[in-house]
Amino acid sequence: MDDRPNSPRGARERARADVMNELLASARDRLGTDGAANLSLRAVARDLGVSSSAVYRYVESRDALLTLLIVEAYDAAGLVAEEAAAHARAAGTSPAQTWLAVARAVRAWALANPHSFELIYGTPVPGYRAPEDTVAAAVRIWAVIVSIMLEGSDDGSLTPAGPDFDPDGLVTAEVFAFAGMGEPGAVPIETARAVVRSFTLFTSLIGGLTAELFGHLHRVSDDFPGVFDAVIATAAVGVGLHIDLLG
Amino acid sequence: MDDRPNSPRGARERARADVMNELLASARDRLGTDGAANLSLRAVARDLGVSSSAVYRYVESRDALLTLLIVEAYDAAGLVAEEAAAHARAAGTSPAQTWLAVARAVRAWALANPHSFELIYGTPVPGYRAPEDTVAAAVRIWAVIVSIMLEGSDDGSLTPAGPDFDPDGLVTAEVFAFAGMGEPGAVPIETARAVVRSFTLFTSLIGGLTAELFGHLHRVSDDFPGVFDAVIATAAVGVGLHIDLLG
DNA sequence: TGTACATCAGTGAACGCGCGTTCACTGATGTAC
DNA sequence: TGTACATCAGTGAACGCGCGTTCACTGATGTAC
Repeated sequence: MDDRPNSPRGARERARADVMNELLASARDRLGTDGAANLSLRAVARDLGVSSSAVYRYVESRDALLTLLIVEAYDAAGLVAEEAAAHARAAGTSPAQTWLAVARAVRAWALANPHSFELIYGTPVPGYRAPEDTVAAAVRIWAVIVSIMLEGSDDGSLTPAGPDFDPDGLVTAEVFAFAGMGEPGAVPIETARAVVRSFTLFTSLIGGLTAELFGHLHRVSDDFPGVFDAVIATAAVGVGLHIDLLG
Repeated sequence: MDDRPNSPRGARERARADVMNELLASARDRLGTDGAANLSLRAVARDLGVSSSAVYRYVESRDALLTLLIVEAYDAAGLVAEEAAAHARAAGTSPAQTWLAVARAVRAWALANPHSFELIYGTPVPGYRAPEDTVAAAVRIWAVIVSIMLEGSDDGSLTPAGPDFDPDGLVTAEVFAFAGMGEPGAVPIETARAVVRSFTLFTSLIGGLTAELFGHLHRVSDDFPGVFDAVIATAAVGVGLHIDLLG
């Protein structure tokens, strides 16, 4: 980036970065009040106390701003998951308890940033097509989940009780490559099943948070943390992770 | 409604109902192209070939139209679930296979009506607050799920392998009343657990469909029906329903 | 069966609003000599 | 250190657009006698 690594950044450069951060912060706030579909550059400009055209110095278009926010959100969720997993592993917990810790951490992030959660896991913004830039960030949380599954597979704590299914063709070769497992044909069938089962963890996490954040548990439960834990732990049984909720 | 039950409906009355249906159909189409957050009365009027003000003869406001569409969508999803359950029971299938049939039916409906699915299970429309009218329709799918759980509980086919959790306070009294089970205190603890476990079924269904429809399995799988079945069946193990995918 | 009146579907203009994006511009900050 | 020039952040007016909702109205359809 900078040819002169030891030189202090120019004041202009720093100011630019500051404004960019304020802009993203305003945009994040706007997401909250107006929703992603109604994110407006003019509203962001007003919040910054700046003319609407000034925003174009920082951002190419409304869609480009959306992309920035989406990448930011994926990265934040992914980071939270990675940190929770690292922390749990450092404490020597089982893969099952590590997964509970990850799920709880992502939930805490989603509750603190509901509109970032919506942006990435809610209804796609109509007319917006996510560019490739978002993939690397979106994939982080998958990596955490798969690593927990493979860890359980390795240490023998993963004891799925079924159902039996044929994993052939359910997962793309791209995923096996991403997980560093080589060609799909060369992967043991139980490992392939473990990868498919990881979808259930992802699904119960997204489904549980969607249900809570989008109001589907309204009138059904008042103890959201308790229900969340029960849902995550119950779904995890199916993949062979036995979470202890009472211990 | 009509004081003269045997009289033919007036032509005006029929015409009105026809236009109302066209209006709702246009609005449903618009959901698809513009998204719920951008649903526009003017666009619907244009599609109908009518002036924008004419729509107000049929619908009080934009939000009222949204409410109609939401109730319609909940009812459609609920009906599909009810019919699938009834059909499976008539054929004498186990609760586990009944649940698979219900989940598949709801998936088929969601794929055929993705924007109705988004409307009810995606990001809530910003600024819109659902009135009480939607509750009765929203509850139908829950009723189906709970009935399957209780059926499995009764016929002994429900064999949850854990995790243990304390169901106290996780479910509101309203739900027990709704399920015809009386006061929460009077419900056996295993029944209470079964109700909590039903959340996992709901969650895996919504999460699985969200993942598929909102593109989170893009690049991860090409065989969506296969992954869906695996996810539903794997999560169901956790509640004690053993779905046979290979039979 | 015919007529007078009430009902109601639909029109078109208007209100005040917000949007994304472009463009020629001003004036401050940085850079090269 | 001073000066001339280049860079760039930010302005404000303008473009063409779409929105929800109201209102006074026209004209067709239905109802009562």
